[in-house]
Amino acid sequence: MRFSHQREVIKEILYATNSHPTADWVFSKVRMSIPSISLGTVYRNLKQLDYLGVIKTIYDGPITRYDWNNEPHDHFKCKKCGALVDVALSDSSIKENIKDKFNFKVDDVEITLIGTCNKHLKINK
Amino acid sequence: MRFSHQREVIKEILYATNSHPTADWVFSKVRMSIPSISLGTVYRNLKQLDYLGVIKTIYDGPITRYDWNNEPHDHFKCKKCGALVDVALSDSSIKENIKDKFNFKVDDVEITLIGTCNKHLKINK
DNA sequence: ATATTAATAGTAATAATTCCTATTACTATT
DNA sequence: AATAGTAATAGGAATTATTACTATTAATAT
Repeated sequence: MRFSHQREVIKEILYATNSHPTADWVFSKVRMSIPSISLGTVYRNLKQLDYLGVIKTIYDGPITRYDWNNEPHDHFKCKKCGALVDVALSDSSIKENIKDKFNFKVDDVEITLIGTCNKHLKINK
Repeated sequence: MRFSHQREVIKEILYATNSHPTADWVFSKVRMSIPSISLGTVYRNLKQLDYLGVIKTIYDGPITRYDWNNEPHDHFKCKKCGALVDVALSDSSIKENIKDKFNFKVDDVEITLIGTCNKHLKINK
């Protein structure tokens, strides 16, 4: 795969946010520095970056998002505001336990916590 | 909400399969008994059945599927054939453990196992 | 039985994503 | 440095999934 300025910019934009943006959001951002870029190029490169393991595609219900954080981690989804936040299950043995419970060959365990984020709580812990 | 023959048939079709069908699959099935039904009716009723808690909408990557099994359970996704299979994490304390680990108010823990299903193994356990 | 009005069929509209093709621009080789 | 080969892009058309709109149909209360 040869060098592409567009792909570099898309990658930089993703790595500069924790907000798990959609393709459209990335598109509007890249346009600021490359006004001529097309949405197809954004989609194509996001797919390639995912294929390269540089980013990770995440499916937030029916919404497709992109995450620079390609380390194994999980997500917390807020029912109220829709925010999707990275979380780390400190005890990774949880996943190993789950893996062992099945006859299937389990490579990965994806966990999403659903709830309400601190923003909506009157009193924080 | 008043009675609708269409909704009843949609419900029966869902309850007769374990395959987590898409709206389109349901549409093609209902057509066999109600040829005049429209796709919009299928979508509307699937949404209502979900709202009533009679079925559950599940997001399998970018694909929206419907599941009659509204009991808490999780899924196994096969990388090879794309099959999505219901699984029960027998030890429900796993989820409680996870809930306790976070400051957020966690209502639910969704777990998806990713791997290869038995169909593709030369020798089964 | 009839009136009321929610639900439907059929179609148009929207949104997200992929596909297609002529043009552009990397890169290896002179 | 110029050129040839070809991968990547821009722009737009096409596709797919889903929702919205509206005239008609049918469930239910009276």
